[in-house]
Amino acid sequence: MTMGSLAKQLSLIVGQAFEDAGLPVELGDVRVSDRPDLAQFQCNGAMAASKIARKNPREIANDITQSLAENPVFAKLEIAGPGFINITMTDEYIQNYIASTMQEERMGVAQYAQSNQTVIVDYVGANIAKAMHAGHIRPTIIGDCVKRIVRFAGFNALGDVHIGDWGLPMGQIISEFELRHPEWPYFDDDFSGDYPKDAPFDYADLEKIYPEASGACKEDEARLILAQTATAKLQEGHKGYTALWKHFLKLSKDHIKANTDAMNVEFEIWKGESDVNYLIPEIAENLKDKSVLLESDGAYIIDVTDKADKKELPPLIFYKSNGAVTYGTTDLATIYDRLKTYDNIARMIYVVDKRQNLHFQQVFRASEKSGYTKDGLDLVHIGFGTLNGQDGKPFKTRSGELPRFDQLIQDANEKARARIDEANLAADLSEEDKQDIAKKVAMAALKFSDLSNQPHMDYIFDLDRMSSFEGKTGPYILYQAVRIQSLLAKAQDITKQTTALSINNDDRPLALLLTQLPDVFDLTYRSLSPHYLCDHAYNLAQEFSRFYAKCHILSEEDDAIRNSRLMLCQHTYKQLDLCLSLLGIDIPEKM
RNA sequence: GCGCCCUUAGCUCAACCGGAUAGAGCACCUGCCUUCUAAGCAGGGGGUUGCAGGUUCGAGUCCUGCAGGGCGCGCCA
Repeated sequence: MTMGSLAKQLSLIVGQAFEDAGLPVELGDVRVSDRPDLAQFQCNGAMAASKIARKNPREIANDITQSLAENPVFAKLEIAGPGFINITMTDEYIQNYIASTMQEERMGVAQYAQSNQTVIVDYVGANIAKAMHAGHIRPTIIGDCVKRIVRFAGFNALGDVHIGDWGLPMGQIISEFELRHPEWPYFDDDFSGDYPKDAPFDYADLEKIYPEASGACKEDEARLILAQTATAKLQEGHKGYTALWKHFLKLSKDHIKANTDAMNVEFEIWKGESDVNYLIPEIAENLKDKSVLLESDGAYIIDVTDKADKKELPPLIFYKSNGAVTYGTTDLATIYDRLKTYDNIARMIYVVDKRQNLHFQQVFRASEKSGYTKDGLDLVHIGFGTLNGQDGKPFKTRSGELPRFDQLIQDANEKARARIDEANLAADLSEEDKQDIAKKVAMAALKFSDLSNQPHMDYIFDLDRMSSFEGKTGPYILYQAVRIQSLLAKAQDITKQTTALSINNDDRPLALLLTQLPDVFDLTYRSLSPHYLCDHAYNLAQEFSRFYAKCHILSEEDDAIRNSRLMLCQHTYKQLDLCLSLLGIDIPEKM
């Protein structure tokens, strides 16, 4: 049984007072004060109540505070302005709250899942034969973080890399190889032996040939038809093409895995669009029977409009007129496949560029029409913002080359590595340890700078800012965490008395911050916006740093005070560690 | 043409169901390493929240209109 945040507990108490006064309970909602100089918490319900009760809000506030005044948990209750109820708690109450919640594994954070529900998070969206670039950073970071948040909320969260391995680009590459190497067995329809085990090309060849093939198709319609035909033949199961395509798949998966590994991002599911190909005919039959799938201009479509719509929604194209499928088809089939494969799926969350919003509306609508969502399946698209250049305009793949994903990570690592020498703090460590620290610091910088903005906002690509170490950054938070670790390690030799926490003016702000975690997580989970969590971690780090600068901890002579402060350090570390782990950030031992 | 998103300090961004004096970081200025890690701390300057109306006791937040920017709209993914 979790206790909820301190503000939630107060809401119960104050809500009761409102109810006793014949007013709605919700009006007793208590939140952290906007004016910490005046109070710790505030309740704004009296203003809203004045309409219902037809009474002066200050009068209502007065009634409420009078009935609350008997409760010894309140150190101070004041009415301000038009009717704000300002609340300050006794230190004892805060201490008790911290003592009881901080011992818990979840530190007061609620469980959100009911029995064993599964949530699939679909992110990264890398494609075959296209090197991962700067544009993949966001979905990788956000998707991984969302998965961790959903998992901590209590769900069985599974990440699906969902590779783009089945569309026209496949036909473009296949036809390009066929033009260049017609002698390869993949193109000999009479070939009956075993195709080569290893690809006659490597990943570098592949990522070079794709843009060339794609470019050729743009210029020459006949060339495009070749590619389209090859795509359709692959999707129909052409043996040689399939063997060739498997080489692309293998090389591309290795590439993607190397990149995501470098970011410490994992996937439970390594599927792609192609994995549902075998299901498409049965889905098509089924949907035709239900009159969901309709013939139109030689293609087969699903009409996804609804009478209540105010805008036009184009249909989802299931089969193109040449018989090939689209990514709408495979996305729909993937939902079908997942529902068959996993029990008790509550949600699928797609972390994909917001420009795909219309596409997901179509797919989600088509799922409804197909009856896939009737058991309460919740389909969500987290559309993250566009990557812009320093001029504020979108980075364009054609003209300006996007920086490569691996290059970016390497640059960030090198920058962090240089900083270690500069700071001269880890001089006694081995080169290997320094590399490890650099990697953690670099990841903290990249991830935190990305996650601390709202996902849907466009953002400007600026490596210097993304990998800076000072101020509101990941490394700053790591630094505070490392300082606490260092303190706690030294403290072990000193004493291990169990003393009660006793807070005072110097550490009260830190203690109060610790009580906010359940609400911060709640907000983060409900909005699936990690930036609230980032904010909290930063506030904790900053508040700790103030406390650290102001107070003696190990050097404090009074045992009771020293132990209390050490305990606060311990709680702070535990909470920072949780927040950072939810953000996908590891804490080094030194820095 | 239709639809979606954005506009907050010089720059990059926050602001939970509408709450009090709109907050951070960077950059700039001033202090602080003889207490435990200065990747730090304390302090300062910097705002008509794009514009105009409206709703409300109260609007950066909700509604309407306008301006500027971005994006998307049947067989690319």
